[in-house]
Amino acid sequence: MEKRNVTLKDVARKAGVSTATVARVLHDQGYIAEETRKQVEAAIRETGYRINVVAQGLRKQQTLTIGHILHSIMPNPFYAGVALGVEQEAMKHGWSVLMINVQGDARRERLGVETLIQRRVDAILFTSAVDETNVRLALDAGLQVVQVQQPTAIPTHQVTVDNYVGSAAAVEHLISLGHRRIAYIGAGPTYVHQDPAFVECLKSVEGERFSGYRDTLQKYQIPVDEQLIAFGRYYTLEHDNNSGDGYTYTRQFLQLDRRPTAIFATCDILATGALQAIYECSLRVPDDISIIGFDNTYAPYLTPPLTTVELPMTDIGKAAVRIVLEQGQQDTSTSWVQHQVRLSTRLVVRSSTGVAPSEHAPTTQIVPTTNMKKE
Amino acid sequence: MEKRNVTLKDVARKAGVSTATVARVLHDQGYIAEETRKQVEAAIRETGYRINVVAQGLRKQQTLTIGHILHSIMPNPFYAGVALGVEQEAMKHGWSVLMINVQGDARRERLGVETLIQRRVDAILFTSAVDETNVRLALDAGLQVVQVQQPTAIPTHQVTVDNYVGSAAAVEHLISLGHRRIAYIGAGPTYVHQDPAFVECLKSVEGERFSGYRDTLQKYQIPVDEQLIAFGRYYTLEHDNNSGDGYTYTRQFLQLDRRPTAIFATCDILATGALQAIYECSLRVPDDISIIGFDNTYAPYLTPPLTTVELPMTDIGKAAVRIVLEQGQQDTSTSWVQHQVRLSTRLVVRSSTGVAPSEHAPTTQIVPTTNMKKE
DNA sequence: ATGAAAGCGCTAACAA
DNA sequence: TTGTTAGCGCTTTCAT
Repeated sequence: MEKRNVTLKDVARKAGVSTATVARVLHDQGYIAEETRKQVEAAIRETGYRINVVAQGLRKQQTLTIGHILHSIMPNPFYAGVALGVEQEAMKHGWSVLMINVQGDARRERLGVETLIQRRVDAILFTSAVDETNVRLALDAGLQVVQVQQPTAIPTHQVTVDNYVGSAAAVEHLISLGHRRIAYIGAGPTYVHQDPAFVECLKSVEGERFSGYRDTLQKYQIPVDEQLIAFGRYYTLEHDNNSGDGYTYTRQFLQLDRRPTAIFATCDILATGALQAIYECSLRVPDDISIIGFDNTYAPYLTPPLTTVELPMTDIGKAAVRIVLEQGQQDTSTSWVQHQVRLSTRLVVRSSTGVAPSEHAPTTQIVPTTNMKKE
Repeated sequence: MEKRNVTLKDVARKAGVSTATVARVLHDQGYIAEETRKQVEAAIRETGYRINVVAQGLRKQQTLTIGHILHSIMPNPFYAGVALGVEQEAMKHGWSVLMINVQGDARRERLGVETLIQRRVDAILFTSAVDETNVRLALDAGLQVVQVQQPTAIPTHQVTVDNYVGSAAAVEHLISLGHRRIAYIGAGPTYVHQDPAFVECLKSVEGERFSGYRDTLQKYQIPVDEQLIAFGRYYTLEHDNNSGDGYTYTRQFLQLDRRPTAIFATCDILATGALQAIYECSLRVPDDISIIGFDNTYAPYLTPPLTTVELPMTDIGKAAVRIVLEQGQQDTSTSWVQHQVRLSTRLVVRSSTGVAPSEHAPTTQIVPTTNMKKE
């Protein structure tokens, strides 16, 4: 059962040529007599030779491997989407990826970077880096770095999304349906530094989303009501129930004297909680209240199917990989430019948004009959 | 900017010792004078030396890398969960993983195996392999193989879940609530060979789930009604809307003369469609009809929160990795045994299941008012 | 058009 | 207790 792997040398011996010649055939480069090529190809086939990428990597000082550091592919499918894009694009070009889920923990992230350096990856992708020190670490090791979605202050290549425009589009959509009391549930910078699980809710992304909301209201002369704004967490990693703050805040909103006619949640996960709270109160979506989400992760699977702002998750991942590959082909003269890819969002209208209920309908206060959150 | 990586030799020179000595310090093995150790450690620190795992792999003929071939981490979070478990357990022990999403395509799967072989991974995990030929391929290359969740006929190590028991528990739960007309929506073997996207719905897993349903009904002398049984697909990969068959079949069920009082969907994704269909008909869950799912992926995020049969996704992944690691430490004498890890499910009761509506309540036929599936 | 050989960075057997 | 050295399998320069 001990089948030592076939090496170039074995093939060379079988074909009666040198290893150099076999290599030439293998990579189809340099001059090879048609005759010899045939021989070598036969030998390769017969021996079942498979190139040894490890040896190749050592020799060429290039592993054709990308490290991908991200929050976690579970439970937020956004990261899974990006990771999928990264893997598919890499695979397509003969590269591989080592993915590391850091769960918002800076220490794990650091360990991840160290691991990747030791494994001599050619580049590291950070999707929402936790600690900029770690980005620096990668950079100092001489690696290519691309920051995705939520870049730190450290300048590197970046792939981001226009959250501001997406957010504005969401709010405009609601306004166009006649809504004026539009509540906002986001993830707040306040919480960011207290709990590692919040990393993804950092300034830039959530900041843009909130600005888009605020500015759009103002653009239409709608007052920004603090009572209708809440910042919480998307989810926690402790238990796998729906532990985010969408549910709690929505219940609060529903008990307001004049409750909102629409809720904008900056993440589909938050919206899931909102839908649950509303259902408990026996209100209908969108008849009594409209909901709009962000990301288009859970959205298509919710009841009712959720209107949301779609992020091109896999494209984000693919774009990041493409930057890495382009740099590889670059002569060093242009290697100083920082690529800044910015992708746009898309409003996906489904069934959770509808025209605002008429202004004069009495808004009776809702008292939930049951608390459905078990377990 | 061209910082050639520091090597053992550099460290050795700086510390005034041989590379062998540095290696000894590095791995803390063999005899080292306390004095020398200090020197070497200082040199390592000063030079910022980082071990080169690529060279190590070549020399030791062991890469400490696991290849993981799976359907796709999107959109079914089950795979993301398994992949997460795999990565976390591997990382914990200093191993890395190369993950490959094959999207149900046997050709991609084959390419994946070839890639992994060329990269000289020490083991390959198949989570629901598409084509058993590919499993054979890995085996023939002398690699360790673990089949996860949905093993092919090829004997290898396996990590599976007791789907039968889980399914039976789900049905018993419904029966205990007074349900007797319990519909079933599963993924059928009929479809498996027609479309690569169905791979995950192969015989063993879905077979067990269906048997659990059938047997449990019979155990309670409840007739198995073919009108209440449907086989479809979880989802397709073409568009990212909720494209599975849960919605369609549920609408059919709801238009039956005597509609079911409960629906058992063998996958949370199917259940999402069911909930959407029911909402459209303005029925309440669980008051008018109960729903139970499988997997506990989307379940906590649905409205109402879904009762489901939980699969220990990350544990599945971790168990698979542990098998690989154990084999590594094994002397070859016992290396012939095939590990067969079987994990159990857990019924998670949430708010989508309740007592059956009274037998004599009139079941008027439902005519949906709107079709909410846009886009 | 082909071959010889050095060396990528590390480990481990053997020598000292 | 430490050093020397032969590879692991490949690429690539330089000869021929």
